[in-house]
Amino acid sequence: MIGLQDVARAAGVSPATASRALHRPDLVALRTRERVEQVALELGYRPNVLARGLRTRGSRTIGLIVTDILNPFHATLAKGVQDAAEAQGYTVLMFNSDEQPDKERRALETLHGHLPMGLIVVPTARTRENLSVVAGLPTVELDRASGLDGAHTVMVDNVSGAREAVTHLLGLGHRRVGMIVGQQDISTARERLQGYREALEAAGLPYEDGLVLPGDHREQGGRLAALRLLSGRERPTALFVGNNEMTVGAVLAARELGLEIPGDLSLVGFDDSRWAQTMSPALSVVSQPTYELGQLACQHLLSLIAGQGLPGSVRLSTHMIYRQSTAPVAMVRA
Amino acid sequence: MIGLQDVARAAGVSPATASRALHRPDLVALRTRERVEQVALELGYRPNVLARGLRTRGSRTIGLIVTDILNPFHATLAKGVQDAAEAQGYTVLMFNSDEQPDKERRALETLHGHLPMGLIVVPTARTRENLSVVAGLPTVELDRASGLDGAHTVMVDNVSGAREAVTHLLGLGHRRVGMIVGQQDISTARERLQGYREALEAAGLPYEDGLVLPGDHREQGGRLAALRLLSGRERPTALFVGNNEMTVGAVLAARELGLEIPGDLSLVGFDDSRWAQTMSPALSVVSQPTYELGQLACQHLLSLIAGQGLPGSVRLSTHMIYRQSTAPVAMVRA
DNA sequence: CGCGCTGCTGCAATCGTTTGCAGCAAAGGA
DNA sequence: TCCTTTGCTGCAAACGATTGCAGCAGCGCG
Repeated sequence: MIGLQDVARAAGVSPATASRALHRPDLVALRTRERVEQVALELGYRPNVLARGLRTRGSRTIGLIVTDILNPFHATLAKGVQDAAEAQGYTVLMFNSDEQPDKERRALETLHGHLPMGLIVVPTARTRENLSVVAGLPTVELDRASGLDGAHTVMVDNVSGAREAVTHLLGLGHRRVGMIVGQQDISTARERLQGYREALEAAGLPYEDGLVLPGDHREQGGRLAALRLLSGRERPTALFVGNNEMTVGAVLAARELGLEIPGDLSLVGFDDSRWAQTMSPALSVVSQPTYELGQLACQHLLSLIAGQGLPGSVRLSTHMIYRQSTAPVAMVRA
Repeated sequence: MIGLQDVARAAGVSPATASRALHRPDLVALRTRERVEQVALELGYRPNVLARGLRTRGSRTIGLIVTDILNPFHATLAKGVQDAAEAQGYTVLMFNSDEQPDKERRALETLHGHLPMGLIVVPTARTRENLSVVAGLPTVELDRASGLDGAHTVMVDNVSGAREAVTHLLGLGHRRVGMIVGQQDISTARERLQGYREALEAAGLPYEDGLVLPGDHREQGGRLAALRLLSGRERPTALFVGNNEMTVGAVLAARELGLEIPGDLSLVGFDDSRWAQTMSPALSVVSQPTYELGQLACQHLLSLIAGQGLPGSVRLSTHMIYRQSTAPVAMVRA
């Protein structure tokens, strides 16, 4: 490892001057500075982030905790965050909570030891408590809100996204519209349910408990919920599913039951994806500006770190993509 | 931040003893050790990784560079690596090269400053040169080989995987079997092409240049190559595609040209995925033990770090999954 | 010529841990 | 009783960078 010492010696200056030459250019004579820069380049000097971080208590590192990197939605968030961070010379330490609060806590503890300058987290059900591990650290919550007040959040307008999807289904004449909803301790799940209710209400339809079944955010949960919902006596003619993984499960369930989409069942999912586009019929979805969400969260965090007061929360809007998985209800019974 | 100093003071010992109490238990009296541990727990002491890393030149951190985190294959590799690393108390610093050699180089430079103890890399075309940035660092190459000799690699048996796929197509009576192949400066692409040739040869068929078109590993490249290949006068009746993203492109191209799968065209892809399962007809693929690949690479690296000499390279085998995208050739012209 | 100022540089302390070395007390052996 | 060994602990020096402070030229001005 070639250190600042070596550069200094080779340039015939003290380490102090070498250090200043490299990142406080105004404090050092032009000639000296050029010599140091030259030597540093030749020797391939790379500052030791550990030493620097130790001294300055700032490592140009930020933490990122997502709940499931295997979910393309989260992978895309992560890419957005990483690209934005790299553009500003920050390194990101990424962790997976797998939706488990204690994995999240362990990640926070590990992260804490790395003295990061900030944190971006997709909250789990216990994030509010867990965040005490890194108390005082600039933090941005991504995609969901932990409920901590004063928190900075970057999210999507889930209520109106869901409302739009359900309104679309109602507009096609469907009267029995089911929903598979995520766990209610997650803010997105609550908000999407809220959008569902608002759409019903606007159409003057009553909210029926039996039409709304909870899933666990994963494929299996979606499949089981859909099986139950669709094999009842009076099954819904349309279904709105509250997240991407559960939507896969719902599609699988429909196939198992021999239901044609959209002939026997209209389906809308939340969040677009590769498979939603390639399956047939292609799936209508509420799509999210996922990559931008990640980017924005990172930019938000970085300006927070820089000490600039920013608005506490950002909402991006979704937009419906109409494909072939929905059809007028009239055709169903025909 | 609560440091070792604080723990030491609260326990009435020197920092030196506190340090030893926590991770060299044999060197300190039982009573002292218990007291220190107790206090450390109460105060919520977390060692400062930066300081420790600085002192010991070992940060319990490893680097991971994948070429595209948005590709579920790589996301799965990453998860495998992370889980294995976490199980042994290591933190992983992840980077994206986006298949670009200079992004890879920058990642390596950044990584180098963090004094990692090892590196897992999915090589690009220039990895052999780039690795000089971290010369001397224990390194495992994942999924592909950079060509560096003496390198440790964890890969899949691409040749036999491809051979099996093509043999399957030939067994269905296809005589004009096309292939969309990756860039030849990537080892997996070369090996899969090799498997294709071996299968043809075993069947006594000649290798035709015109049936093999290169793609760029991404959806667009696959689509363009497939369009060209499938709109020729004597189009192939079966197609083997050398990676997952390009396979999406091939499916899209077939749809654009109005070709039915498997009626007009039999299709086999390399690497399984969510959309391959849900599209219809479901896609036959050569599937890889992706997660295990990542895990293994990490375990391999960790034992390398621990100084245990291990065999230089590991090959896991693939297996074919037969779904509905292939059919006997007889039916095509019928 | 002397004084103060400006512009540049170096000294040395510091960040939080780890670790070689030495000190010291208790225990054991002669 | 005295010496050696053993077992535990603390002192202080690292690791590599940053930075407050002070020193030292050279310059302009009176």
